[in-house]
Amino acid sequence: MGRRATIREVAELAGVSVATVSRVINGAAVAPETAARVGEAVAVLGYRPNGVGRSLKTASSRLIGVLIPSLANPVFAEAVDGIAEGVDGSGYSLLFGASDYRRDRERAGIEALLRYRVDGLVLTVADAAASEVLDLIEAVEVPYVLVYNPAGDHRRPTVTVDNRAAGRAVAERLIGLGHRRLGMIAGRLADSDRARARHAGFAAAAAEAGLPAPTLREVPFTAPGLEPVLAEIFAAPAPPTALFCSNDMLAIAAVAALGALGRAVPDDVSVVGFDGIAIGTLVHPSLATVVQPSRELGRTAAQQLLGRLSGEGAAASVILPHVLRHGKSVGPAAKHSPTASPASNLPAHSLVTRTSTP
Amino acid sequence: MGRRATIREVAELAGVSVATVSRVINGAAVAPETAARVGEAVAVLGYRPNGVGRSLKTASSRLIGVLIPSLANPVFAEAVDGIAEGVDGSGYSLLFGASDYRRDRERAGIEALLRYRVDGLVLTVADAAASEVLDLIEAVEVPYVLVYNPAGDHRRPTVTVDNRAAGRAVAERLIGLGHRRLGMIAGRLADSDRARARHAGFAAAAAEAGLPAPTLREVPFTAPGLEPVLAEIFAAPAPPTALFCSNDMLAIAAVAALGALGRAVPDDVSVVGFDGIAIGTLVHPSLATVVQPSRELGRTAAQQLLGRLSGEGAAASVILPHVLRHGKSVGPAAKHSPTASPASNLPAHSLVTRTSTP
DNA sequence: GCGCCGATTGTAAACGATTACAGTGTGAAT
DNA sequence: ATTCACACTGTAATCGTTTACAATCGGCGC
Repeated sequence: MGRRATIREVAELAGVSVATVSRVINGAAVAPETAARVGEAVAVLGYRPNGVGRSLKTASSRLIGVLIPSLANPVFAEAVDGIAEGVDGSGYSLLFGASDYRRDRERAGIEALLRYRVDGLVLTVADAAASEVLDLIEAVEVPYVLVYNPAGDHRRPTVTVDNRAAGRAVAERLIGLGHRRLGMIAGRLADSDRARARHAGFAAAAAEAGLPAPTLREVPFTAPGLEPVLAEIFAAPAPPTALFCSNDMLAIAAVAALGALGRAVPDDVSVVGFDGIAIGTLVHPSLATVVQPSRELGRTAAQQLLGRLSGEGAAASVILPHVLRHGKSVGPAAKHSPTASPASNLPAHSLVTRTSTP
Repeated sequence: MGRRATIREVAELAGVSVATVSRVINGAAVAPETAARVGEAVAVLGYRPNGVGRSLKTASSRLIGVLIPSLANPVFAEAVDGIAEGVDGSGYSLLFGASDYRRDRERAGIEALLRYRVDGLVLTVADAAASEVLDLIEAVEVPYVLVYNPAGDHRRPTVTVDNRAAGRAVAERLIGLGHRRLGMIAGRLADSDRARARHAGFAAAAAEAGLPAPTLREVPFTAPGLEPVLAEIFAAPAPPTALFCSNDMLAIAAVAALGALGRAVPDDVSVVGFDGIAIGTLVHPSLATVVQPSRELGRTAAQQLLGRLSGEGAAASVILPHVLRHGKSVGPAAKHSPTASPASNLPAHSLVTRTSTP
């Protein structure tokens, strides 16, 4: 890395003191003629103020840390794009980290961000209500705003949609179409408070309609083979006729796996996703899902944080509207609900399928 | 932001000098007993070394700048994920910027990254052979590695696939299927050297086969309405029977737009994309495309850069293998090449509604 | 007993900026 | 002429580290 000009060299060349150069750079009052001389020196030397020196003195890094599970899921990529958009023009830059859905990496990522003395953080954590990293962040008093994590009794500022209401809406819609046996698959609930909220709403609506608790299966986030899981679900005596997936990636994989298993979507099974990623409208059949405004979620979170950083009180939680997107992956419950196969046919392991406990 | 303990306070509490604390932190030789006392003080105070102070003194930020067009295209999101993976455990963090495919924002993004004195850069630029920002980066002598940008006569280190050969392979395949009139749509060629390379290979193969030069249409990167563009292409006297799109997002949009125009894919028109984003296998018809190993591209670029930063000579260019993915979006050229508008024969919706084929 | 060595620790000067505070010079008011 | 306000600029301390260099100490060989 080549030596860069320092403020001292600029000062020397312009024949002024470093203080004056600093003032010119930062737009403080200086005589126009002096400013011109300094400007010239800056241009000649290709001087670029050293942000590190500045940060050290001002105790402000002008850095915002971003920590999300993974960029491989478009819903997060879009949010980060939105954060970048929201931060644009503010003079802040984004320091990025991914947790890969793992709590230990979440912790490590935060440690790294804190080392750089980020001025604030935008992040999605496994569980906002019981989060070691959030406790840490609060202990060091770095302002932060959550994205996607549901707003709960924890009084933590978050920008999200109403996950619970959305889960409820999904169930109500399916029930309205005549479905009576509902199922849900989700990433590990222990590591996703949003999936829990979606499930809670979903199950609550089912209960209110007098239906049995929806079958619930948890799968790893980076699901390799969904087929065995689905095979198991549908080998059960009274399999669901509609499946709610805690995110679109899962839903799309589920539709594919169901196809491979010989189940038609939506004729045999309806499938609903969550997130509203762009691809959902392009897959076949098009995916019914809950659309959250991801880019806007990110942008809003960034703006909230920026507001907080410029001293406008605490950042507030914001609930943005979600919308149910109709898609060809849901249909009415089959008139002839596929009767359960004789119990003797069932492989024993099908019994491990768990049901939810609200 | 709460006051954090400094090395001085730790030193005081442990009853040693700051030099000793620094040595403990950085693993230099100190008496075990002293180290223990310091460690305790660190724990008690919750001390976390200030990276800004460290960077200033050591003239190394341990930051790697990443600049890509947009996270909205999964191909870049995946690459960034790969970069994060490649950097993991190295002690470096990622400073992120997006150019939105615009040269001015490219420039602004780089300026911001340089301000933080990044130790190195991984980036995708509009045109590696004639790039103002690369000239700038070279002027300030910050090590960098390009991703996706084709390796050309410019001697700039880049990690990519052989775009030209891939373009050629696409043409050869289409020609092998009997296609004689080829077309291509691409983002603005002036702002994408990779699209140019793909086109060059594509056109070269067509020429060698004695075919007329493929129709070429450029569209904005964030294409809102492809329909008018495609309508125009297919209103021409002898429209192409196969369309090569410079990336998958475009290809997927093209398939949708063609459907809306009453052209069946692949029966009326074959469509091939580029990138191999995951969604391609899920859309209907599944997308034929050139698959590039995006995550690996990113990871490799990061590793190259890291190698360069730890002083192992200059980073080299790396060409990773691409593969042609078969997909249902290409088929043999229609025996009866459709000359007149077939739209009158078929209701448009019959072409877009398909049942799944497991 | 002396000098020297190695191990350990301390002192203080950077790194590149910002910013109180002090200094200078000008013109206007008296 | 003297004073004062004001506009402008300079001096120097400071932010939190790292690290060259110096200092201290106990022990060891002679």
